[in-house]
Amino acid sequence: MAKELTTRSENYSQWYLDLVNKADLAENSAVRGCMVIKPYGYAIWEKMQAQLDRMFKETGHSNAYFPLFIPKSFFSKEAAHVEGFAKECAIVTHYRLKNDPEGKGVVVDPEAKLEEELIIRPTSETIIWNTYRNWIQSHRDLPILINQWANVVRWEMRTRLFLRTAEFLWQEGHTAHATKEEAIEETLKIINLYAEFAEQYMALPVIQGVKSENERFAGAVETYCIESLMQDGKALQSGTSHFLGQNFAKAFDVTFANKEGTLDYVWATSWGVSTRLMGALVMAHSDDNGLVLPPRLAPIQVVIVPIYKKMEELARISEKVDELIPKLKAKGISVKYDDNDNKKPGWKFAEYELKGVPVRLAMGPRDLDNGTVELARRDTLTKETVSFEGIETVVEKLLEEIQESIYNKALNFRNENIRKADTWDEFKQILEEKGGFIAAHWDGTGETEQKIKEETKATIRCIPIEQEAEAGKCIYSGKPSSGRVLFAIAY
RNA sequence: CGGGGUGUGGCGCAGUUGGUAGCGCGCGUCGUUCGGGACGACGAGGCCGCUGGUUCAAGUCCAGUCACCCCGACCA
Repeated sequence: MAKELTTRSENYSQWYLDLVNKADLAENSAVRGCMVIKPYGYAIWEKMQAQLDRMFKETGHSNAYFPLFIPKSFFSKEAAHVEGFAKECAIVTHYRLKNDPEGKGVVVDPEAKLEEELIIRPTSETIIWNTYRNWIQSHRDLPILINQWANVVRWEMRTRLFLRTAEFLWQEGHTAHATKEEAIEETLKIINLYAEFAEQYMALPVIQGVKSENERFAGAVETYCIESLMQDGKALQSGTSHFLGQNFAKAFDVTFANKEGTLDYVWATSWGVSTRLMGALVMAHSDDNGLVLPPRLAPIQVVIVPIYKKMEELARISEKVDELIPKLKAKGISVKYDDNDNKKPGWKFAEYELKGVPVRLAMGPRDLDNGTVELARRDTLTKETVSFEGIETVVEKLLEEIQESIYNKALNFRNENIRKADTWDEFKQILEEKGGFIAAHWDGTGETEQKIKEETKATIRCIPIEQEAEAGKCIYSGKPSSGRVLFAIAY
């Protein structure tokens, strides 16, 4: 057992870190807080990207690219925005190095100080709205529906691979609209798109909701989000879509002539998901044997392992496998035939389980004689011997079944972990003993939310969009409330 | 920024009262193996994070310094 994982029950957090490392997803780099995303991890991210990109384009968005650097002055234009990001910005002050006059290495050349410092983007609203000013004169220039795939930097005090890193990869959509209604519609369209992606592709059930004022994006009028639940009962914000009102248009003086011929400020949205989704994917489905990947995002969906003693046996197996591979590929299934002679089958079985490959086929002399193949599924760790003839159809169906099955498993877990609390004691007890989401009444004030956070570490994850109005009393203050909100301890 | 911890072959670690570095994994070659992480033989690989001090002698003692990791507060 070369690669032993910490178990989830032993130490969930260590299990996560072990898994990210040992499944070759990512590792810490020479730069504090920044990760190296390794080829296998990046392959998963690329599958996410490809699908999201397709979905953005289907909904009318185009990709573009804006600079990594933002002039410092741009940040002071939107008060709430600067307030939110100022304390975690990396700043470029110089543009040149020189040989150290003292002799060793290089030093920053003091002569090369920038007139105005550049901020490495923590998010791009400012530079984009500064650009939009030049692009928009008339309602005929609207809407602008742009997305960019980029890296951003937020100098976090404490980082964790994928979940929170100083630099991360993401996409950020920035749209401009002529009317408030249209911008709100866009915000909702995207949060729905994110939910669909999470559920259909990541097999991750999410709750759509609205953020409380405390949790709202810096500069937004309203923040919509998708919230998911990890196996340890903590919540993870998995994507956000912001209705920015006219805040950025006003800050950057972006106006347009409307149909009536009068000048008005442009309405804005912005939205994003990041490599944090990788963390969500790992934590939502995986087990003590390693990753469990949903087939739709698995870089390798099927691995074929030959079992043989002599090279001539391998040749006979390879011959059969060579018949099968084109049939699987024709169905759009990604397949790897691991005929590496340096590793034994047992080693390969363990390795591909660790890497979360959804389906494994093993074929040995016994199978050659019987016209069979061993079929194993990663999510349930079960295996059976089935007929080789027509296996491609069986695999195709099985992949769909696995996709659905891990979604349902996660959904059941999530649903079992949404609990109602009607008193403060009950609230604290659930939080301490069970975790998960707690649906409770709240008086709607930031003060109450803050106090609850101070006393329990739980925050309002969202005010769910789909829920029935229900009169009640705030669990903390006892003041009247018109509906429940979801609390949880979050990542 | 608080609290804890760690820096020794690629990775994980050991190293006693100071005496000039060892184990496991991995790696290379050869042979036997191969249906759940194989075994044997031989072999390669280390300024012991960095700086200074004590000493005949420092991985080990002292002082300083740097870095990273984990836990918290802050945050996608």
